[in-house]
Amino acid sequence: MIKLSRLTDYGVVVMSQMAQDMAVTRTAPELAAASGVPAPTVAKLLKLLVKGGLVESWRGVNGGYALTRRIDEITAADIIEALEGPVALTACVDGSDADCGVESLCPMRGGWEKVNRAIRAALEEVTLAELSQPVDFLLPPTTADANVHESARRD
Amino acid sequence: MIKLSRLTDYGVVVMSQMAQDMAVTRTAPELAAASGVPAPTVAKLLKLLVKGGLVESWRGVNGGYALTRRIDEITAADIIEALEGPVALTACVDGSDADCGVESLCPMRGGWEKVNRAIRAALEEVTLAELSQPVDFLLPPTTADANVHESARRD
DNA sequence: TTAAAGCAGTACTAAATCAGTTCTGTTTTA
DNA sequence: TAAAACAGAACTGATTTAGTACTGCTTTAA
Repeated sequence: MIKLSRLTDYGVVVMSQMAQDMAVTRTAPELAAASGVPAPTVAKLLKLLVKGGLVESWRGVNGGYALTRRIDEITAADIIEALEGPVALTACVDGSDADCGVESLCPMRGGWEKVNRAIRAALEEVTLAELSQPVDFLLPPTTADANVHESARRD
Repeated sequence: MIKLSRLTDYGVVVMSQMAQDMAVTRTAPELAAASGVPAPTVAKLLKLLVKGGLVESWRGVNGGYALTRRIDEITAADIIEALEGPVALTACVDGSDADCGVESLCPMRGGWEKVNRAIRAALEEVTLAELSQPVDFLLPPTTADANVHESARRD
C-alpha cells in the first residue's frame, strides 16, 4: 500500500476552491470555511504551496492567496512534490548519519529507480483539473463531508 | 514523497537471496544471515510472502522456504501487494467506522483513481530480476550493510 | 513414540512519523 | 498607528510501523 499523506488530499480540496475564481485572492480562514478543512491546517498547507510555487500570497489587510497557474497546468506531481517532497519511493531508510547520498551503500537503489521514473511519469499526466472534477454531484444529501471538521475551529 | 516500507525493501533483498538456487529450501535464520536482515524480521517477512503466494514453506526438520516462481515472473507490484496490501494511493483517511467502501463520501476519489491505475501499471512492469540486479558490484569494501543488524540476533 | 527442527500465528513494545495546534514576528493598508 | 493577514518555527498528541518475544503446530528421525 502506497501512502499519500492527508495533507496532499486536503491540498487538492483547497486548491479546487481557489480555482473557482483565479483572479480573486482568498484568505486562509475563508478557504478553510469553504472547504471544511481545519483552519490551522489550511494555513500550514498554503505556506507549503507558496514555497512550492503553486500559490502566490499577499500580505496585509487585503491579502490572501491565489493560484499561480491554471488548474489544468498543475499536475499531481507538482502538488505531491510541494507538500511531501520529491516524488520517489523512499526506501532509503537509514536515518543514521548519511542521508543516503551514498548510493553505493544502498543495495538495490538502481532497481527501484526505474519504478520511480514510471511513477513520476504517471503523476505528471494527471492534472488538478482532473483531480478536482467529481466533487459536487457525488455528494449525498448529508453534508457529512463539510461538517466533520467544523468542530475543530478556533475562536 | 511516496513511501515504501522498509519491509518491502528487505523483502527484495531476501527474495534475491532465495533466487540464487530455486531448488533449495533455505531456513529463515539462514536467509537472515545471508542477507544481513535481522532474523525476526526475516521470519515475519517470509510469513507474509507465503500468505501472498510468492514463497512456499515446508515445516519440520528439513523445512524452509523457496520461491514459487522465477524472479523474472515476480513483479514489484506482487511484492508490495504481499507486504503492504493493495497497491493504491490510500488517502481514504477517515478511520472512523466505514473503511471507505462508500466512495460517494470521498470527494475526489475518482480523480486519484486514474493515478492509481498508472502507478499499478508501472509497478507491474518491473520484475524482481531487475530489482535485485545491482547488488554485489556496488558494495564498497566495508561490510557495513551486512553487519549493521548482526547485533540484534537472538540465541 | 519421543525429541528436535522449523514454520505459524499472535501479541506486545518502542520508535518514528505526521497531523494538528499555538505563538511570535513581519508586511500592508486605512 | 492599529488592524488584517501571511511567515515561520516550535511543540504536542496520535497514529503507524519496525522490531521482538512467545506459544503452538508440523515433520522427520532415532
